[in-house]
Amino acid sequence: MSKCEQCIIRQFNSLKALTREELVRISGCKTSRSIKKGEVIFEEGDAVNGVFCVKDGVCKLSKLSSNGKDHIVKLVVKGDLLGQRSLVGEESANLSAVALNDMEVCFIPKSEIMQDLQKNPKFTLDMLQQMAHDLKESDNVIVDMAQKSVKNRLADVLIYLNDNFGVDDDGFLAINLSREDYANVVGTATESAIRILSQFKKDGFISTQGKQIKIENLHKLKLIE
Amino acid sequence: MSKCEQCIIRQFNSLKALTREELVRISGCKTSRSIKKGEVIFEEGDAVNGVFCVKDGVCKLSKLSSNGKDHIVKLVVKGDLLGQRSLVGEESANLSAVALNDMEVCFIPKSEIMQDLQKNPKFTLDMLQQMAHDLKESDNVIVDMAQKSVKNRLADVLIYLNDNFGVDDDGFLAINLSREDYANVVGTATESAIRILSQFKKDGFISTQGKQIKIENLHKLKLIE
DNA sequence: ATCAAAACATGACAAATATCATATTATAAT
DNA sequence: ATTATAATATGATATTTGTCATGTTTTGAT
Repeated sequence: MSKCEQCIIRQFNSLKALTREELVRISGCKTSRSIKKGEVIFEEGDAVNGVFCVKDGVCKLSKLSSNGKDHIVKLVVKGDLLGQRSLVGEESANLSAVALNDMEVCFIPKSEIMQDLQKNPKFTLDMLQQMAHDLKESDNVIVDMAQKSVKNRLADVLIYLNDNFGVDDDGFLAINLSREDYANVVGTATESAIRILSQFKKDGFISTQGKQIKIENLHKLKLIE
Repeated sequence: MSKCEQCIIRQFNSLKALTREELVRISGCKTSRSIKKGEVIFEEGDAVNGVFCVKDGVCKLSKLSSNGKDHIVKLVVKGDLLGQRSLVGEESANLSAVALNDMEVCFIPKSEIMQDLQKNPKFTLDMLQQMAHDLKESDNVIVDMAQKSVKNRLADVLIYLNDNFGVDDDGFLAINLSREDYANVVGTATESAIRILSQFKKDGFISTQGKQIKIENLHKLKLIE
C-alpha cells in the first residue's frame, strides 16, 4: 500500500497543509479501496465517519428531491476530498455519492483527522478556504438554477465537462454521463434533456455516437441563452 | 460605544469562540455604524476588507444574473456575520448586500480578525462548522430551485419568513419584502410572484394589506406542491 | 450471436411560467 | 392635501417545460 507522505494526489486538496509527521500517522490508519462504476459510496442519511481522498475516477453527489427525482449537485474528481462535511458536526450525510466510473480512493477515519483539525491551524484554514470557495460556487449555481433556461444550463454543463474533463482521442467528452444524469444535473425531465441535446445536434453545436458527445462548436454553445 | 466583550450579539456567531483578550483587542478597532433601509452595504466586485456583525435589522444578499435580474441568495439577520468570505482569500465580493430595514452593525477590519483565524483554532473551527452548515443549506436550496415549482418555492419562502421573523401585533409577517423581492428570492418574474400570491389569497392561505402579508393557513401552505 | 433490458428518441399534448399591455392602488415628496 | 412615482394587480398571449405514449437503438448478460 502506498504511503500518504509520498502520494502526489494530496497536493490537490487540504491534506497538503499537513506536516510530514501528521501524514505518517494518517498513512498508518487509512485504508485504500477500489470502487466499481455504479457502486454507492454512501447514501443520504448514512453516518460517514471519515473522508475519502479520490486517487482516480469520478463520482456524483446527489440528493433526492421532494418530487422523487435525484438531483446531481456536484461531481467529485481525482484530487478532491469527499465527505469533508462529515468532519464538522455529527450530522449524517446530506447527499449520496455514486461512482460514475471505476475509482481508487483512500479512506481516512474521522477520529484521526479531527486531531489535525484541532491542532494544525494551517490545515483548518485551508479547509476553511476550500469551503468558502465551494460556498461561492454554490451561490453561483443557485443563481443559474433560478435564472437561466434549461437549454442554457445544459449548454453550461457541456462546457463545464469539456473544460474539466477534456476530450478523448476521437474528440468525444472524456466523461460519459447518461442522458438521465444530464437531466439530473440541470434539473429537468430526462425527455427534455434528450430533446435539447437533439436540437443542439441539429444546430451543429454537438454530435453524438451512442451516449458519447462531441462538442463541435464551443463558441456557439457559449452564446446560448 | 459599547464593548465587544459585553455584547450579547456575539453569542450567536463565531465570535463567541474568541477569548476575552481577543475580544478586547477587536473592540478597540471595530467601528459601529447605522445603515438606513435601502442602503447598499457593499456590491458585487467590491473589496470587502472585514466582517460586519449585525446587531439589528436585516439585509439581503443578492447577485446579478446573466439575464439582468437580481437574485436574492440569502437574508442576513441580527446575530449573523456578514462578509465572512472576505476573510479567506483575496477575492472581491461575489454578492451585493442591501439593507431591508434600518440596521445597526459593527465592522471589524480583516487585518485584525485574521490574527485570530491564524492563532485561535477554536475560532477557525467554529467558522468552519458554520460554513459547512451553510454549504449543506446551499445544496438544499440548489435542489429546491431545480426541482420544485415556483408556487412551491414561494410557499416555502412564506413559511421560512414566518418561522424566522414571526409576526407583528396584527398577525402580519414581521418582515416586509416587496413583491419584486419575493420574485427575486424564488427566481421568477415579478408578475408571476404577484399572481401566485393573489391565488394564495383566493385560496384563503394568506391575506394581504398593501405589501403586508398575513399567513392564514400555514398547514395548507405546507401542502403546496 | 441472441435476446432482454435499459437507454435513447420523438410526437402529441398539457401545464407552468414569461412577457407585454394596461389598470389600479399605495407611497413618499412637496 | 396633492400629486408624481413606484408598487401591485390582472388579462391576453407566447414560450418553455413537463408528461405520457410509443418506437428505436444500444448495451450487457447469457
